[in-house]
Amino acid sequence: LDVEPLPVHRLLEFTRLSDRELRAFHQAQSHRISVDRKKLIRAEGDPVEEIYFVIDGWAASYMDLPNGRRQIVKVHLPGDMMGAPSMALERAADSFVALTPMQLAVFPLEAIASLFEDEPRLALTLFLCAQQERVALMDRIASIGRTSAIQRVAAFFLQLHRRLKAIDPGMDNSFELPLTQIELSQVIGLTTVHANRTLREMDRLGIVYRYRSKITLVDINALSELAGLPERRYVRDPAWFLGARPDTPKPHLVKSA
Amino acid sequence: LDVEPLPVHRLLEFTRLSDRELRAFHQAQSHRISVDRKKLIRAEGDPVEEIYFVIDGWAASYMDLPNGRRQIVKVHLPGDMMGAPSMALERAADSFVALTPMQLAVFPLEAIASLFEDEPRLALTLFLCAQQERVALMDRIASIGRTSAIQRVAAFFLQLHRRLKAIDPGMDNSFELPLTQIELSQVIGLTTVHANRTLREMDRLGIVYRYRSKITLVDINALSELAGLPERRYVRDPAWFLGARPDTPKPHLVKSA
DNA sequence: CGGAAATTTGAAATCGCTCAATGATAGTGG
DNA sequence: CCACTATCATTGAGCGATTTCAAATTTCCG
Repeated sequence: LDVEPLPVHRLLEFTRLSDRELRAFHQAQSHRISVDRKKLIRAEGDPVEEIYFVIDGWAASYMDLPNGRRQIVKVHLPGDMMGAPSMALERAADSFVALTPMQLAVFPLEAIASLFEDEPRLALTLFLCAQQERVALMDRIASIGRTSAIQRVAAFFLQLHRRLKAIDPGMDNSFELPLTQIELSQVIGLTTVHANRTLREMDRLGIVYRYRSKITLVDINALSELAGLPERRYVRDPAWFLGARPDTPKPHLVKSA
Repeated sequence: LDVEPLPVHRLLEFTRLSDRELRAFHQAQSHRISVDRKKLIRAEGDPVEEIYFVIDGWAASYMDLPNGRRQIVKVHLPGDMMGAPSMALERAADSFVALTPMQLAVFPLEAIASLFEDEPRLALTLFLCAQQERVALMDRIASIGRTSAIQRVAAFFLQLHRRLKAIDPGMDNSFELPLTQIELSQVIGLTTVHANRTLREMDRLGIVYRYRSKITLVDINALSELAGLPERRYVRDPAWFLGARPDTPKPHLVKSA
């Protein structure tokens, strides 16, 4: 049915999951969908029946305000769970648009709920992922609320770079950014015009280089200095995490032990 | 040991929990602490070993930036879980300060993890609470990123009012706000001076009335109009939620059925 | 190639910030 | 209970960052 496994690196960040747990996660997906660039995946206000796992491609989650302005709340990359916040809501809080062609796995809410009954360690992992996302949102609030335009851009680029490196550790200091400056400005809470001026300023200072949609972080140190981001070390097998259950080891593994 | 029950109204927002589930939650707390006003409960960078449940009083969660500015990330009220985002971290992302004298229940992380093993419906409820908080953070990002000073203040007051009313439905349109204007400005991402001017402007417009630390929302309609907040209806017993287990009904309840 | 969308630039207006000072309030110790 | 002091609220004036409006350019996409 689904040959291609899901990119679950984020689920394995906190602890190792057993084959059974990973299988349970895979079996929770109901189907997969491909989405064209610029296509709306879900709109604000839609009833919430499922969440999405990003297999491939980028998406933006955004909210439109009554004053006509738009805030992009998160940029989703492969390995991200998308849409979970609205699980608590009758109607979705945010819309999703594909920034590139995408491949998504769809998880019905019942399936997620079942995981809480059957796979407590997986449930706890999902819980920690949600907390991790809260930290990211808190950092963004601090960035938008208390830093200048250039600092926000620096922070955004650095964090993207960090996340992309978590996906592909072999990555260098440049990456394709499938966001227009309009969208970038909606991420960092500035006008398009000012986002543009800020980017040009960064060009001029020689800390980023842009060509087409490719961003090169020329001077990562200067960028880090500017952004002033705290480092966030995630827990790894903390003492309090639920222990792996010894159950049903595979015969051939027992033999080789 | 603990006579006084915890104000769990937020846990019961999504579904009814059984006596057993509630008891399990109560038993997960290790002890209680009282905190004086202005006292630091936990500092950014501290190792994370426990989370807190607010029984009584207000607290602020904030992050200090390298540029010396401070962002208040959340104002905690009775019934809120405090500190959960940092569960995913080696070291706490935010600090907590008591805005009033407080009463807290302390939950060791092991105890929370155990709940995931023993009480899946409770675990799912905690998961939904985390998602609910994510929505709140997303709304704040939109507010700070895309609205004017006066709109931010209006949104902040309205949401506080909403939350206080959830605690005490009999409340009228006024409440004690134990925040200085300095702190208010740190919530909404403005300077103290500008926060003050904005408040005075709202006075002048006759939409809020202030006396000492008491805030009266004189014209809630005008305020709502200004803030332009989306309404957020939380799910209630959605079809996908884990069903209550029929187990161990109390004898006397069976009799009366 | 043509049209639409995105980027870039300029000029002027505004909102919010900084600096600085004054007045008001509340908490503290006597 | 009062005086004292630190903190908080308020105000003014000037500045600066960001916005707004408008108009080129350039790039992207069909």
